[in-house]
Amino acid sequence: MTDRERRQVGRPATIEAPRETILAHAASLFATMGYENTSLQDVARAVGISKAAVYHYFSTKQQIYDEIVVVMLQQLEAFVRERVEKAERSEDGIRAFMVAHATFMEENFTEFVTLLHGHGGTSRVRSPGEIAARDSYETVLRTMLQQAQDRGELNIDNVASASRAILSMLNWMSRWFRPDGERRAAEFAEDYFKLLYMGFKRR
Amino acid sequence: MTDRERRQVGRPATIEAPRETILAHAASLFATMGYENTSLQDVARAVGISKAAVYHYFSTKQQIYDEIVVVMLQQLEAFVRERVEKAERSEDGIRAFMVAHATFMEENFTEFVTLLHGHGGTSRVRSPGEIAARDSYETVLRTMLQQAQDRGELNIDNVASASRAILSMLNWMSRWFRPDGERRAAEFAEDYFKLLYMGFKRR
DNA sequence: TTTATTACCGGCTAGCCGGTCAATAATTAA
DNA sequence: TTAATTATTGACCGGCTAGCCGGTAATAAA
Repeated sequence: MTDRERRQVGRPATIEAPRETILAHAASLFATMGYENTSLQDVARAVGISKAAVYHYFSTKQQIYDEIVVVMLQQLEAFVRERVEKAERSEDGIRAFMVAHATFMEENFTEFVTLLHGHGGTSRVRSPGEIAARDSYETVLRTMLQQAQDRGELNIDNVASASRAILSMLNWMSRWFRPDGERRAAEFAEDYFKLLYMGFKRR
Repeated sequence: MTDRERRQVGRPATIEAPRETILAHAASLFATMGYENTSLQDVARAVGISKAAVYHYFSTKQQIYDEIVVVMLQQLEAFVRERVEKAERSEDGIRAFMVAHATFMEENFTEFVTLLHGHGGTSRVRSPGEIAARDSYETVLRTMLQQAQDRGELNIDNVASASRAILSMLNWMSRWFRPDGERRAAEFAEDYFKLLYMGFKRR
């Protein structure tokens, strides 16, 4: 083994799509260990590069987190919008929203958990980009519910409350759902929809 | 100023109910900053004692967290059980459960947030006591729903799903609810109940 | 061929954190 | 009065972390 091989410095371990690779590994670690319990050393080790290399692509740890969140929110909205627009009846639109949200969550599980439960505590500062992306996404559901009510197609007298209820059920899924379990996330979403659509009341 | 006054060591700042005081301040900090971003120095400063004094009453940081969680879960169950048992009709029981849960959350907000969102990440080790307390609490709701269905008083064909749905909505409240806002948590819980009871479907 | 740029590395540092400990003061028991 | 117990402190330690820096190798541009 030559000295050059042993003390390799410079450009030995170039990986392709470094930013995306780093983000994916970071999301996985953030999701399981939590943001605060994940060091950039951990991230670097998972990717197979040095910590300094991580800093070559990102300037702070927070920036890595923010990028995961915003990218996920934007992809989520695009994914859901596409499926919602195909629906004709109001109830199909709502069902499509719930199923699409759950499906996306399952397909991007670690990033999604990072998005919702990455940090502990409530005082996290949300970046402007994150706030905008969140609002934009929630508006998709809210306008759908409002239209259904305005057209008299569904019985939704409290749109804000219904919207919150739907998102709450879906968001909390990321707390107990396990991708390696028997049932798909979409199935649980279907159950939730049926529940909300039919109601408890006996007829 | 004598030397004795300046370098006071020993027993100068005794507080009453030290354990409870420490737990309350710790819960408040855990809830806002997150468990990992709260140092025991922070806790000690909030209480007005030294960090070493905290270690006189608790042996690890984790122990403080665990105690907050278990105590809250037990008090929650007692609080909710008392109110649920008064209900006669099945739907009143469910409504009582939801309203009581929300009310308890509001009255013990910081501890509750700590319970649900204190840690980041999913790999937190739940203590045996916490698991038992959680199971016990969820059983209250599940048996209530099962009875309503068995007696044919309500239309709940998927008890597991309905139980998850209810707890999801209530648990997620601790993410967006603010105790200093206009509406009480119980009002939101009432809205949710109405939604689940009536359903979206037009009649 | 020289120069500039990009991709990476090892090593460092200032600072914080959980936890320990010996010392001291107040309180209680003997 | 004395001894034991309990409450509390400041000082300290080992370990870890985010971020920085000086340097090096490969590539691209001039």
